[in-house]
Amino acid sequence: MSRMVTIISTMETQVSNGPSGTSLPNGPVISTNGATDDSKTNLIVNYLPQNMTQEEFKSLFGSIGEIESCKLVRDKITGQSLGYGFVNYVDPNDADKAINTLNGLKLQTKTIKVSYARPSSASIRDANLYVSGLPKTMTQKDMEQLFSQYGRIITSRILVDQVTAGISRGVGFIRFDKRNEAEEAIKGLNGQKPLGAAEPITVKFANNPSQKTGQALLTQLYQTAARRYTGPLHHQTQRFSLIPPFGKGPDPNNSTKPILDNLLNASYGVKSSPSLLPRFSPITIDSMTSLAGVNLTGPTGAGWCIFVYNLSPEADESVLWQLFGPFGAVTNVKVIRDFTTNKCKGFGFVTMTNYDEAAMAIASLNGYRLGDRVLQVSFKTSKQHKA
DNA sequence: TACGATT
Repeated sequence: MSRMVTIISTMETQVSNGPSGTSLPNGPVISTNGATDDSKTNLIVNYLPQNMTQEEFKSLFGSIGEIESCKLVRDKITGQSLGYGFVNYVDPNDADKAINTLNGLKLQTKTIKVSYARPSSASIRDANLYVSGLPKTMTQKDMEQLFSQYGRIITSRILVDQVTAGISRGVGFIRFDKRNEAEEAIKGLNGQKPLGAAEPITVKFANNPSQKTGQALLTQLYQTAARRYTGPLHHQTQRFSLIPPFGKGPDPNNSTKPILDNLLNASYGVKSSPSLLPRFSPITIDSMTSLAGVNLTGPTGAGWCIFVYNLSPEADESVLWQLFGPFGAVTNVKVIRDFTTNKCKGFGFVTMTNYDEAAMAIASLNGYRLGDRVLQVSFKTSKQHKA
């Protein structure tokens, strides 16, 4: 029912860690009691797009290496994604690779976070605090400094005004590693004035976000629908920041307020890198159809297959996720490689669920310069290209 | 230079 309850149930499905372990070369750590130690293979992924499915989630992380198990965490009642999930790889090296290549990946309006999952434990439940009345001048670092005396901070965030983009709302979140640390912080800081502050702050446990009112659910549905139209336009300004090195920016604790966060992220998209907008032109759907050449284009299986040409020999799947993910639901990416050299043969394919998002991705990415190459992007045709 | 499928 509540978000935290779902976390608990999810984490209980993860194999618990044994008291001691033996590291096998290139394999799982087996403890003396037979349990596996997932600490080097099990990842938590935060800030996933609301509409990402379990299948897309698995496809994205499966492109890195063999997955032992993965789970997109959903609300028990509504089935809606809670915006995070777990991936447990077979090989610790793949877990490391996933962090290095997928952390900071921009998918639609979100920047995903990929990190090692903490071991499952009841003591890490309900450790998220809501803080209000903060001085507007207080930064995230300031806030962390204030709270860090009570324990290890996992995430922190100060909410900012959407319009003025950057002005603190005096409200923030602090997630501690342990619930008892959060309790101590409440005792120590609730009703207290930070040094130099005029007003006392309020510190309490954060609400569980899935305890939504009917109205809130309707609002969320509306947001989801609206994003299908406005989202890709916002993405235009973001796509130039997609190219490696992948973003390792601040880590907004946006899991607690998905609706607000969508708005916040959308506004970020609009304001970012306005000078890097150059070559998008609003090609219409009709002209896109002719761009595809013939009527061989169509939803093949589940989605629209896109042909991407002029990839470098070093291109890999993560590049395609980087490029196309911001435009909408991507279900599959594939880099075609030479069987013997394992180098990319210069092209690949991307499958996207929705036509309008696929069309927008093509319109935006065809002609896009990736390194020293200019990509050619179109709907896949069923026959070999002729002249 | 151009449309896979080594799961």
